Amino acid sequence: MPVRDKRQRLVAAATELSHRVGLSNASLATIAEEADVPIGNVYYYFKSKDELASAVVGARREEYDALRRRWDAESDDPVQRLVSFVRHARDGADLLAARGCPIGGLCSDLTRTSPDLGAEAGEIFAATIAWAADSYSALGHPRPVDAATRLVAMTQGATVLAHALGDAGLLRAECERAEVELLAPRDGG
Amino acid sequence: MPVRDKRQRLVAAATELSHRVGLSNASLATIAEEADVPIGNVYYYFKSKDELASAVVGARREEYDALRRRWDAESDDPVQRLVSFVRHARDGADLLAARGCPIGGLCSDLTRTSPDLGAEAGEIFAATIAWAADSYSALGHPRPVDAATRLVAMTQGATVLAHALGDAGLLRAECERAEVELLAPRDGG
DNA sequence: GTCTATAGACCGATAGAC
DNA sequence: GTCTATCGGTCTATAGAC
Repeated sequence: MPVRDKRQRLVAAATELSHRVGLSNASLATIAEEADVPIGNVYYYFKSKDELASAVVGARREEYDALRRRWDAESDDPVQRLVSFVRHARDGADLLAARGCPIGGLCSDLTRTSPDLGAEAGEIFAATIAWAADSYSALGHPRPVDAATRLVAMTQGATVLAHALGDAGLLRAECERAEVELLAPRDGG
Repeated sequence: MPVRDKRQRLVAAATELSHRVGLSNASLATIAEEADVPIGNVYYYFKSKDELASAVVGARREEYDALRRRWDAESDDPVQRLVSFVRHARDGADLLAARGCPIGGLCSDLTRTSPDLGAEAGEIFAATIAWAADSYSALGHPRPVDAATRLVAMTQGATVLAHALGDAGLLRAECERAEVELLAPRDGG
């Protein structure tokens, strides 16, 4: 299906550019060029830039859904699943420090131009928190949602600082500390 | 000095708009209108938009420098100073949830268009971490910079999530938890 | 110092030939 | 389905009247 292929390439290019320069800074011309699709042809696949943005959010959501399914498949142990989440941020620290979090960036970018799309992107965080809360719940944590929120907030905050300071080591250090804490928890952690 | 006044109004308007819609989404026309300064007059005070952006970074830096000086003046107790920092985020939770962190937004926005300005904005975070580290150091914390980084990362991460999920309560809850932890620390906290 | 007019480039989006 | 040509609008920045 050549149609699907071009559409897919456009979404992939827009997704990549949304991370590198932000969606509002990425023109349709640049996206089309990066996707190797004729410039004016974009409007055959998407009737507006917002519709392309919505496809980008969908692609990111599916990407992170797949990641969580993989972590679930790799281990039944709730602690190991949470460790997989933290290690993913650790392993991507260089890119995250260079460009920031792709989801966080998408949320703040889209919220400014289209509240609906911003909320749509926010659901990726909501799904991640809900997933982590399941693991904390299985561990018998008294407030699983709070603990999950804290874990996701930690990776987000460290990513923001690593990005702002251009210091991937900061993010790696925080992830490693979180991993240690997950493996040897104290009360209330 | 009417000159200083207009220049100051332009910087104030640009600073406010950088928080509300992002600096790259704020046109010079909009900024001038918000500052009640004739549109084309902007270039008398700033020779480029980047120079105006640099003034915005300077204004934010001075704003947060003044905040820390106030917290230092209000108490000699290191714990109380750190609590002041956390309470400031808690008190501004509604605005932070609606628009995100002004510094974090400035950093990610400017880094994308001008790495130099992005690094300049990043120094605001660096100064905040250094300030918090002084308090942790006074408390005899074994790794004051790590602890300070963690505290700032916590507020940033909670702000990102509160903004993405449109949930100011999330940020307030995290700040209150952090305050409790500051007032009744455990080992390694 | 102040302001208008506008250049020159780029944007999202559309019309219509093929 | 595919692609070109282009419209109307907005952007940063400049030239120059007052």
